[in-house]
Amino acid sequence: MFKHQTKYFTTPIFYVNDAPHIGHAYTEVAADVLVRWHRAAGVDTRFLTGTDEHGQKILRTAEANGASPKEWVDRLVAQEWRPMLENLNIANDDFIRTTDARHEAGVAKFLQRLYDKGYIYEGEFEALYCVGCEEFKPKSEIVQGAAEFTGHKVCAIHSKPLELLQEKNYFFKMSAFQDRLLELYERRPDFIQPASARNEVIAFVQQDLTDLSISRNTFNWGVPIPWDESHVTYVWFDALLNYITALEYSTSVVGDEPGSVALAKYWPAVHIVGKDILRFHAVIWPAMLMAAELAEPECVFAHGWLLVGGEKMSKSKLTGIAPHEITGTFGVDAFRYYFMRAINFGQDGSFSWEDIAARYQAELANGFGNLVSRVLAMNAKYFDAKQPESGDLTGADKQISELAARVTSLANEHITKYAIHEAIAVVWQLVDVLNGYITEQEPWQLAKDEAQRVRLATVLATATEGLRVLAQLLAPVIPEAAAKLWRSLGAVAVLGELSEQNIAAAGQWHKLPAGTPQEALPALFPRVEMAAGVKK
RNA sequence: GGGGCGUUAGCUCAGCUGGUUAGAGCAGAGGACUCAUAAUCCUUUGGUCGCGGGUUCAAGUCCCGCACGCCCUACCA
Repeated sequence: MFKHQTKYFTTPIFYVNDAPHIGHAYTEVAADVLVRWHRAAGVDTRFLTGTDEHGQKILRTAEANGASPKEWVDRLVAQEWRPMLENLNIANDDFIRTTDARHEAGVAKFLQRLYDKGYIYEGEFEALYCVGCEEFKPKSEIVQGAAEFTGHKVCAIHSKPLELLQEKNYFFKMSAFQDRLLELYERRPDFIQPASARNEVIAFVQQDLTDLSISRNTFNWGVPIPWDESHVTYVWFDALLNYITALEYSTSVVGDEPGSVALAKYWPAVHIVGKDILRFHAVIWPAMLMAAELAEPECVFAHGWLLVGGEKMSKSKLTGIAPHEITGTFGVDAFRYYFMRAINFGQDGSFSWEDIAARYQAELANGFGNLVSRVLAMNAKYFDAKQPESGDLTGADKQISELAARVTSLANEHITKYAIHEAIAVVWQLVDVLNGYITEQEPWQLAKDEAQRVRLATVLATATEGLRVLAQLLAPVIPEAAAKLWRSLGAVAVLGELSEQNIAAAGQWHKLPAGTPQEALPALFPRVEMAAGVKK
């Protein structure tokens, strides 16, 4: 089921100048769910995220705020980005900053290597440059300015005047890798996922690649080019390298150089990215790795956009939403659950306050939360808050245990294909069926007849085992609620910490010994007054 | 201009290599029950599968064209 011994997941590093919004949070949560699941399946899994801190745009905003660039990025990392990860319960192993010494050393080493191999050359470059985009603009994105910018050429995205830059630049010979890239896409159909993303990339690469300008010399906030310190590295070229510099690339084994084993152990990675930056990850990055004779990524998975009112969420249209707006109302687990469940991972998905409110109530509060409440309440009422001792299983009971096993197997299978939404949907079958099972078995009726004592115990033992399975299977998605449930079931004492459980074996039955004391548990997903959220 | 993706019940979406009366969840309607977060369970209303052709014994599911939406890319200028 999980074939790899090790797994390395990454998300893009955040451009610190941006304000965190639910798009960033979505990427992190998705990667985090995959990571937690793989870890729980016994795979040695590494999870990296971090921040992208170089470039002219950051330099300028720092200056505008009267700070040095380093002071500025330090502040944003500490006040915006790390808190976002903490708030979302992201369990990353590492947090790399492109201003880290280990990163800058790795970038320098990588550049020197490509230079020595002849993949970098000096050239002249003259083009219109947009500071906002951090890039030279293709003609398609250059438009005539309006209003105060009439007569100027402006960027189609930022509507601000472009600057004509003439530079001596260093170029990366990306064009040399066109055939090898196409061969890679052909040989490994899963390299770019989903298939729609793969199609786009192939079409793009078939149209001929141009070499990439990878240095700037008009400002100095960046990683110096090792052989020409009057230049700094282009921010994207710098940023992509974080995926290996975090694995101690600067001291690792490449060719015949001795060093760290982190790279050898974890590389190549599964890159989870938004589809807007797919090309950087599926074209430029593999070409860079080929040039350096490093393995290409295991996979580049492009997820979709969050649509608000049918349009891509954006700050400029005031549809940008900060994660804490949602977590503040519904909680972190609900945030994680909602985006993972409601959106097909890999496709665009609609977000609305009405939708999250409806799903919170129907699925988390009434479905799962209430299931937990009713089972624990009956255990407390009829069995003194202890795990009941199961008698012989009837057909109905066996259906539950069999479903638990089947659901465990299917969910794990879906995760290996990164189909997070499918995995959750499958697990949720157990939630729904358990609610039906309890209603049909009517334990409250059994309780009225002393002769049915064993049957009552069997029903509640079965339902409680079901909760135990759910705690394990849902732990990657809703870690806080799952941990509370695990503790409440008394499972910590008899089975150990939830994080130590093997998720691939969650479906095994009769794990909770009879008599295990349980603890009362307040509602996991209490009803939320929607008014405030819906009006928003 | 070239290309990609999408268009299925009020809403959000499933429908793999074409094959029984097109599905789910939510919302709506009716009923049952009381362990539980006025929760749960059962039943049920609801669709010309964007439009028009074609292939086939048979098409939501393949082919062609068109419309609309989003995206990538190019160019005229």
